[in-house]
Amino acid sequence: MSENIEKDAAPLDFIREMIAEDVKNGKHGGKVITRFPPEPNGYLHIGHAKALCLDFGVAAEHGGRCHLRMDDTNPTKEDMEYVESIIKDIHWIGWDWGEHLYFASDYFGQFYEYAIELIEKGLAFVCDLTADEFKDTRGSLTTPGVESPYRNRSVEENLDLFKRMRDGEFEDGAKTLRAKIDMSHPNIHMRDPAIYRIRRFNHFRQGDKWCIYPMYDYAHPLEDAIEGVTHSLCSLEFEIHRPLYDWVIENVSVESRPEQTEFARLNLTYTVMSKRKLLELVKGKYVNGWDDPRMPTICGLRRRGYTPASIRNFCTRIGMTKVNSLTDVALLEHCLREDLNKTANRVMGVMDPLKVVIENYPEDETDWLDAVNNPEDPDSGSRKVPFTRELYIDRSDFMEDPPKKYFRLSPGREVRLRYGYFITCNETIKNDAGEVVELRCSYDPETRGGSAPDGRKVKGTIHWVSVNESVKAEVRLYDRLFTVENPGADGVDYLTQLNEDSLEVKECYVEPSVSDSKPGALFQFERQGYFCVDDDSTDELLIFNRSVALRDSWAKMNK
RNA sequence: AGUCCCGUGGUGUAAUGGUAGCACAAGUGAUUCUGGUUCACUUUGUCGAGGUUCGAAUCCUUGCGGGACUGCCA
Repeated sequence: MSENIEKDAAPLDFIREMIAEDVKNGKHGGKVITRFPPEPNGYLHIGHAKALCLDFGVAAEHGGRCHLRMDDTNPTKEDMEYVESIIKDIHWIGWDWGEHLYFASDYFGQFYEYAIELIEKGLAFVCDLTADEFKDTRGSLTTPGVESPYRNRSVEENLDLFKRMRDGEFEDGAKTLRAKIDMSHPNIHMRDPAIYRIRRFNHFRQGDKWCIYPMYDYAHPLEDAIEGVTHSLCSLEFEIHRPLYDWVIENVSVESRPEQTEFARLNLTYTVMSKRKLLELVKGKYVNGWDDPRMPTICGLRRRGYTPASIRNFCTRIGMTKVNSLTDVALLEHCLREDLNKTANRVMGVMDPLKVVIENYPEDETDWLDAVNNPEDPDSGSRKVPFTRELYIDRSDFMEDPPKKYFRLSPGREVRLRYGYFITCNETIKNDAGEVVELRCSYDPETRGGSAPDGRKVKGTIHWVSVNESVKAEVRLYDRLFTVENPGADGVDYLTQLNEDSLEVKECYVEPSVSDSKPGALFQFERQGYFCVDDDSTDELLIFNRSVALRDSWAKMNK
């Protein structure tokens, strides 16, 4: 793993530069401790990959460490299923946190003690305002807020009330603990924000131990401080929360001084990245679970044939800035093609079969021909492909009336069957409807293996399988998840678009060697222009990576 | 409207006062037993206006544009 990660070493971005500077200056004792803090309320997606590759990557680059921390402070949305998936997906991408797996909920006791400290310092108070009243008195973006009538309760009263909040004496929402800062602060988050709310809900790890739960703005800086995190990296929307983050660190007796730095989150063209919307797709059964290959989740990408290396590489190439950007999904696909071209074994397959009969080839003979597994990897070896009198080729590889620059089979023309023989089309057989249903061809026995001793060349090389010796496989064709112009925008009807044509089931014929493949094995289908993966969850089925199709120049020529 | 953040080819990013570079995308050509890969080449950019300076993408002023913030979510 370390080899790969070294290979992926990211260029210097503003965060890496800042951290390098801190290390140089001996800030935080010259240490780099980061954390990746997902809330376990959904599966990780490619956007999380960007964040976690930074968190784990930058720590590794400085010999520091990165903690995996479940930010489980809101019991109503969280679940162990998500915890497990997060752990699995990060490991799969190739990062490890050693023993440093933490849960924010394990700090609930400490959070409580620190809250008491704030109350004792006169920096927090119990407020009886309802949510609506709170909202009404908070002011607006342009007008200051009004101080709560409960703001000046005595320390003793606050202490007593807060204890009784914890002991379950009050109803949900009846009271909050608020930080006492400044109701006229231009930053709304500093206007006496709530730091504890009463919420009776069974926490997936703490059960009913607590009925009060800390808010993110209060809990997060403490989590970082407790763990000794030096650099707390998060996305841009938390930028405006930073003054509160710093306020908590300054006013509570924690030793470490973590610092928050923000970067822009990933947006991808055609891709819905919102956890809320992805959850909607799963719950509404628009997709077959979080790992549906149409999902931009890590596990969805995995089933779609994405490799860990390709995802890490993508994350280093998109860079790290504070600019709101929209990255072309073509870059992600490029990163995968780049990896797969080097590593994926090739195999021949026919999606839309057209029968070819080699008239001068004996009926009961089978010739096992050598085929190279991966021309770009000398160590990948070779396999045997059966050649018989009756073959299938792809319908798109034959044209009765070929336009100029069509290199493949047509009446009277000679082409190469890859790793096989040169064949010439002598006759087309049609059905009553006038459709071509069979080709009568002849082969040149001298061209076994695919080259002619007389040195003559053919323009086209096509793929083929034996009628009798091939394997029939069901194939699911997946499109990109969404083809919406502005997937991030509200009101975009992405659900309908998903149902229309993002999934197509077909049958195809493939070489017999495919049936020996292991689930999860990756192939590049010869000449077909697709990568595919042997699905590890549905046995025997193949998924084609339509979105990772090799460039289809022929289709473009016809446009 | 207020506070904060951000503006570099079509897209994503380098250049931290000194030749605007890289990648993706697009295009042209060559090679090729995958119309893939590979290789070569080409097109396209510093948001506008002032200022400081020998010199500005970079510093200053200002305009314009984009984003975040008005959960007892994270």
